[in-house]
Amino acid sequence: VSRSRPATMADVARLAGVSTATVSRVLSGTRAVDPEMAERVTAAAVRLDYRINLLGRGLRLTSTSTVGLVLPDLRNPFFSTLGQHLARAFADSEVDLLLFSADDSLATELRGVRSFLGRQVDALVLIPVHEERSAEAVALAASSVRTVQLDRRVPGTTASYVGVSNRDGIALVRDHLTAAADLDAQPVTYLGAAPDSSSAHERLDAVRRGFGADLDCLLGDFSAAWGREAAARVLASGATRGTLVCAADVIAAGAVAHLLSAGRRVPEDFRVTGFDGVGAELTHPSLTTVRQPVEAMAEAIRDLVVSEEDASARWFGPTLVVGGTSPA
Amino acid sequence: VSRSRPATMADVARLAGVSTATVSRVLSGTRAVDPEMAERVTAAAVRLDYRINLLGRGLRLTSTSTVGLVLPDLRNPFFSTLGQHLARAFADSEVDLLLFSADDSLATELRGVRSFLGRQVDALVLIPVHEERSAEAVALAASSVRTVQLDRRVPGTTASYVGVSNRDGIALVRDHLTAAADLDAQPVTYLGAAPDSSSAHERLDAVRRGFGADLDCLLGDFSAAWGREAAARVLASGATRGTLVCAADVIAAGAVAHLLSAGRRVPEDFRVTGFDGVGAELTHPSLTTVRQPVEAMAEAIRDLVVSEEDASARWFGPTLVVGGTSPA
DNA sequence: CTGTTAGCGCATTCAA
DNA sequence: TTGAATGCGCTAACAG
Repeated sequence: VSRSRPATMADVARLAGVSTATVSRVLSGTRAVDPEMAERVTAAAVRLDYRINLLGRGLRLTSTSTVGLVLPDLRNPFFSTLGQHLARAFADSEVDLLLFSADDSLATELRGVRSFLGRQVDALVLIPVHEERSAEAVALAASSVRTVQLDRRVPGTTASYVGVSNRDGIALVRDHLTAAADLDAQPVTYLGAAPDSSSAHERLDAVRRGFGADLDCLLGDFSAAWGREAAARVLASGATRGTLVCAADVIAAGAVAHLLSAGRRVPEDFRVTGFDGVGAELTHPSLTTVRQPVEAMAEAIRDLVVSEEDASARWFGPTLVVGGTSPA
Repeated sequence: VSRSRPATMADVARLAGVSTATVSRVLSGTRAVDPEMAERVTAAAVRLDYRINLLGRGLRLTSTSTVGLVLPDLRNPFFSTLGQHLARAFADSEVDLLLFSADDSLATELRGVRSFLGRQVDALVLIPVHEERSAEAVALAASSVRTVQLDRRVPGTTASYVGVSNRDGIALVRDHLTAAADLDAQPVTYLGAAPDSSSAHERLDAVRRGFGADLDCLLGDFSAAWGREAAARVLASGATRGTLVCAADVIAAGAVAHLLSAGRRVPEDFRVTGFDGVGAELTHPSLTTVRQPVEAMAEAIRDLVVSEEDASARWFGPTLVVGGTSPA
């Protein structure tokens, strides 16, 4: 492993017997160059194992052809799925997508935004950690570069937004459940997340609107552990049957797992629904859930990022996926 | 949203009435500065909303205080868990961890390595896509910066490696299964992944050594969909009972889901074991699995990255987690 | 303790 | 078409 000083354009120019300007033109292909010279330059570049220094390039140009994505937590399968689709959406383009995990911390999120801004990214995609307290990070980003909020948003910012209509998603769940059976016989409990993020907030509002303001709501976080605990609380209250509307698939999966381990039947005793549409194939019974069109959302982000348009908000329509945790 | 030209150190220096060198010293805190001047500088920086340009800084210095992580696929929960723990391990340090998803493509993986190298990262962490065909990417990385392979490795490269002992992990599974019951009555099938990655390769070798070379092996990929299909094939062969040793938790979860949907009992008819130790709380019965010490592995990576030591390989010891998919 | 100077690597003027 | 010169923003030597 030889770690000698990396070759620069000046080295290549010297070996090829040309100027650095010519090397730059050959390697970037921006301008016509004499074929014979071009040949000499590329040969010299290969021989010296030349690799461009993007710091120098980025410093000289305005653009770095880079987009940063700051997300709250990679372990949340919905976020990692979003990240994966976004990466794929950018795979064919010239721009590199770089990711940074905020580890569910506001301070780390802000650090990630600062880091990307310092690296002169062309655009920033943010899944804000908190509906209100991420305002500083979002505002900072939006004041410097094209910024798009994904899935979650901070109200009052000028940044664009791409997400799903949570109200429509919950309505799909409600219509499905009411069509299939009598909700009075299987009373509804909402297993949600504390309204720290806009998605948790909107889903909570939507279930209150859709199922009645006096709906039983248990609020925790987006995790399977919370799903298990919430289901345990439902059973502890004495319920022997019911309908558990969950704010996320991970919550629903945890809830189902606990119900089954407690000897309850799903969907006979308890019906359960999820939200997001990720990882439905992992469990049995498979989850009835609201699928978000993540691929289309990722492409919308990509288009928004390269466009020159003003900030805009776009809500995608979710679809219902009927699984084995609710009556067919 | 004012997008005027960002302030530079020269702007701050002008407003504060000092030289750029003083601004640099104040803002980076590298040298003692007259308190009164420092005050003027910070005030000017705040007033101009100054933010450092890391491209200029990185170009001037040798180091960028950045580590890149290139991983094959974010949707694989083991990789995203690894990424999350790595992010957390770096959260307290001065260096930023940036992620890049190769989308399971060799070309994209190489692009990610090139991109990070061009950005002058101080170190690179790689989870190679392919045991042989990622050799170019790993070699390129290792020839330029401190490089650590994680979880998967490419034999013959000089880069360091951090992973788990797959042989020990499979041995834990075998000992557990043989201690609990008669394997002849519940014949073993291995639901594995094609040996494209070192982890898939090593686990396949380990089960052949541990359970006999004539063991039935079904090889696909690391996905729940494959787990479902493989379980379907086992049932199609006429088996009514058996032991399914899986190469990953996602495979095991898919297999269990299919078995249950086909009316088989787990663990009475079929026992199932996983590998990795991620997402065991998502399913019922909970998975019996081999847990990888991801937190310790992430810290080892961090220490390896900042150290000046030569390349080294480190295998961590896995532990068995007994769940509900195998006899207690 | 502070300012001046120089240069990291690159792409683009401007002249030839 | 090509080369020489310039400057992107920053920090480190050096001299004061």
